[in-house]
Amino acid sequence: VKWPRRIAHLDMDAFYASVELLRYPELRGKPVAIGGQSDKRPVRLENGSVRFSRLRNYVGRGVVTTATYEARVFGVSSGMGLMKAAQLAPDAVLLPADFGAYRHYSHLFKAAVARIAPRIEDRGIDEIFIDLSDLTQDSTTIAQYIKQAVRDCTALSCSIGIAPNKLLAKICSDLDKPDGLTIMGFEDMPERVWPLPVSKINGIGPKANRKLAMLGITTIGDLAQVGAGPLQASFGRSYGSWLHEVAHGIDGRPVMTDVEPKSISRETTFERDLHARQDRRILSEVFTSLCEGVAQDLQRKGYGGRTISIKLRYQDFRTVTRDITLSFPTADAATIRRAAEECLRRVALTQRLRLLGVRVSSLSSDSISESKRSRQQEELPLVLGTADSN
DNA sequence: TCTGGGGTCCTAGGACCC
DNA sequence: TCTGGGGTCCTAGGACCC
Repeated sequence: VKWPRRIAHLDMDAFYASVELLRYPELRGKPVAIGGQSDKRPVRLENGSVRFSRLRNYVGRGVVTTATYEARVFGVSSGMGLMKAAQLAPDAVLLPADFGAYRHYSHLFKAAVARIAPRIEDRGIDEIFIDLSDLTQDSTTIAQYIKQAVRDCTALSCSIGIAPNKLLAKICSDLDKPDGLTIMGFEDMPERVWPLPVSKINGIGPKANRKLAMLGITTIGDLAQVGAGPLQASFGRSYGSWLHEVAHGIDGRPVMTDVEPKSISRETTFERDLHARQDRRILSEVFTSLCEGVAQDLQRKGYGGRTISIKLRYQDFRTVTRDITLSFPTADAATIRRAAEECLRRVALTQRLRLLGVRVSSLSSDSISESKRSRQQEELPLVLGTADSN
């Protein structure tokens, strides 16, 4: 049997929280939120019991990364400030994120899927697209097979959507959660997709959502009734015609296996806003460790980058970026630090800082020899000197 | 009780080149 | 001697996603 394009979207259910429940089964059925500083793991005592911290005791700037379905009942959702979540569900257990553990389970579930359907596109730690077009079995069989394989090797559940393209597959996987399976064709659009709010479309965020609402467009069906012309008039040629297409379920993007990263970055939000002069020493140390972190990540992944950027967020949440492009790729912490410092000189440092970040982009696979790299390091002051005089 | 950290993609202007 | 058009690179900002 030759199937038309068949794409699956697989989404792990409340992934971080579910991984934590494997470690702390006594929390099953209780409201739990993941977020906050990652150095405060609860410890299991001699007698086997664990002292968990509660959301009500949290002080700081963290956000909820994931909440169990029991916590979501209280209105707790991901991206929400932990202080606000504490208002809604003060007795919920708060666990710090443990990305090492989540990455481990991420590898496990992706490997399990790959044994069944190898054409996988990574969409972060807990999601993938799978191209099923070359498989012979029917969609239900494949999906049940994949869900069982994921459960067998991780003891975790996932939700799967299968549709003729990525856009619809992604919408589908969200329709029946947790542990769901939804299979859909274009013919199901009017009944199943058009009643949904436009925000369910990947690519329509808060800004576009608000603007559409002002035009009286709230559901995907509303959007489908508007012509391409008016949408382009309101949203510009490109985004306008895209809106028109997605409302009709049109999406030709291929499933991309083997995607090279475009940038590697580190950033940190301070516990309190820092001042460039008064907190100079702390800032300088943080700045250096961000550069070292980025350099480490670049080296570990085998990349060098030519463009070094910094990101600053001020007390009032305004964000600015500055970047500089070198004539050669680097993965060296000191080189990155010098270039980043050069960028720092181009921003105002009167207001207190809330966040500092360092990014390296224009990446290339790093095949440069050690000797060549050190020679290039010596070139740097010259390159920066040229940039500075401009 | 404001708003993490890691990313991608798009737009837009100016420089510079042919 | 006032006036092209296309292409690429660099920089800055913003929307959006997980």
